Amino acid sequence: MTKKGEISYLPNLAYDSVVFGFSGEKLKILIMEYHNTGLFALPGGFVKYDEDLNTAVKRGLKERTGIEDIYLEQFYCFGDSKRNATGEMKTIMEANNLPIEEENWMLERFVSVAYYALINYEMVVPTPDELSDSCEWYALDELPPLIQDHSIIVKKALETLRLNLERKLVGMNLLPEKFTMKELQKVYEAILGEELRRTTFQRKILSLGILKRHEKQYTGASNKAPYLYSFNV
Amino acid sequence: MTKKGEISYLPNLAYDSVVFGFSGEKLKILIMEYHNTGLFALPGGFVKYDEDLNTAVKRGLKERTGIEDIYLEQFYCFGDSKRNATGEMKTIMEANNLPIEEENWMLERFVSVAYYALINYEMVVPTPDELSDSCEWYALDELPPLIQDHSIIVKKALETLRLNLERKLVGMNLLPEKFTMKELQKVYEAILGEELRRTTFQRKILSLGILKRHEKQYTGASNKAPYLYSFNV
DNA sequence: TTCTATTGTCTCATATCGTGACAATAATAA
DNA sequence: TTATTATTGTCACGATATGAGACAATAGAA
Repeated sequence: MTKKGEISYLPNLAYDSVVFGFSGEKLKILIMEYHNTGLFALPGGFVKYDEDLNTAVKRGLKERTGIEDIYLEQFYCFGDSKRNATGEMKTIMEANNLPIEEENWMLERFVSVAYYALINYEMVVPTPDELSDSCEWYALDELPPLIQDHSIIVKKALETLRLNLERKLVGMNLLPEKFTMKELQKVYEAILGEELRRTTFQRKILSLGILKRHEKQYTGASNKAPYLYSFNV
Repeated sequence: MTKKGEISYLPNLAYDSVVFGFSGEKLKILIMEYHNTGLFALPGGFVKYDEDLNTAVKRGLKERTGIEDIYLEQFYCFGDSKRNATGEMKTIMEANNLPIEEENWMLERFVSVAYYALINYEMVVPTPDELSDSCEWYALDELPPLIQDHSIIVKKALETLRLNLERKLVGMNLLPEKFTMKELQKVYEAILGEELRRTTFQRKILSLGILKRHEKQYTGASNKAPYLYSFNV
């Protein structure tokens, strides 16, 4: 049992989260920047001794995003013995004037359980923690270099999201309640990283029978107005 | 850092493994039975302080099966805080005359990373560990009741295996080097839990172009002899 | 030689997917 | 009012994949 401040956490165990949001054009994720270091990392945290792992992740994500009920998928546990022995954490502690004893718990080995989250981009208020001065959206193709094995974690998160795209209701969690067919298609294209054919996509999605059609959306553009849809679940 | 005997392990972290083998008819998994308790569990173990998680699982599985290079897939990390607070471990320790202090490490909370393995049924020599008097194959539909959340782990392992069936070369790891089309079909049927159409299955598998055809297999049966195949990878 | 069970392959109807065409629209311009 | 333009909803056609049955080619036994 490891003491950190007043609370006891499970030792040597952490979680990291890849929080996906969709800006309307690009898929983005939340990245933290640590004070005075130029070091970037995924939002993560620790598990209290009497806390479920899933609960811990939800708790941490609520602090970073302000959202209570977040769609979460655990996708891998990273357990290489040297994965966080890369020196960056020492730099971060120095920059934050934290004491660096040889046995400081933050410098120990950590096994990390990785989750990805899907959230409605507009509903998020990115909030840094004590060690960081920012928590911001970055497009997947414009990520800064990340500490430790976090780039690998992001890569695996995206791979898993792609594999799950057909089996889970991904669009529902990245879009607002009502959306147009084009918006849904943009989400699929951003995740798959390839363009899709409009007619094929529309036919396929509609044939699933999971969409409910609503009123039209008049945007002021001089062309036919698209229908709005919502998920029927 | 937790001392167990002479060696130091990561505290509060374990792994459990669902080892699949194919008997020719049914899908089976390895189950351990603890001394004098009638309690059954998945093979599992702990991670040394300086050991990669994947290495630890390979090491443990080599001890249970005798096989060096095992096909492994990590599929979930089980982290509920009460998952191993079910009292069974205390019974096992009493039956083995181990001291039960209040703070015994075996009774603490454990987060467990679960793996499934695919192995050639015939090559395994199931070997119990110190706490168990057997390590044996059980058909999936004839499993004994398992301790803690191990039944849930098995269920999730099978679900994952089914999902991975099309994307990974599952058959290669459950069958001997050479096999008939019928044997391969039986593997697929055992995993999916449903019967498949012979002609459709054969056409589909052959169209993948991953099989190499060898000589015929004459078994003495009074009918056309099937070809033997091997994976082309 | 005949018979039986199994295997390899083919055919045909059906379903699904890639591709393009086209009419219906919402606002603007004439 | 009437063209114009960009976008959307839907259909049509061929190509490809899948479900389901048919049938000839065996290997051994009767």
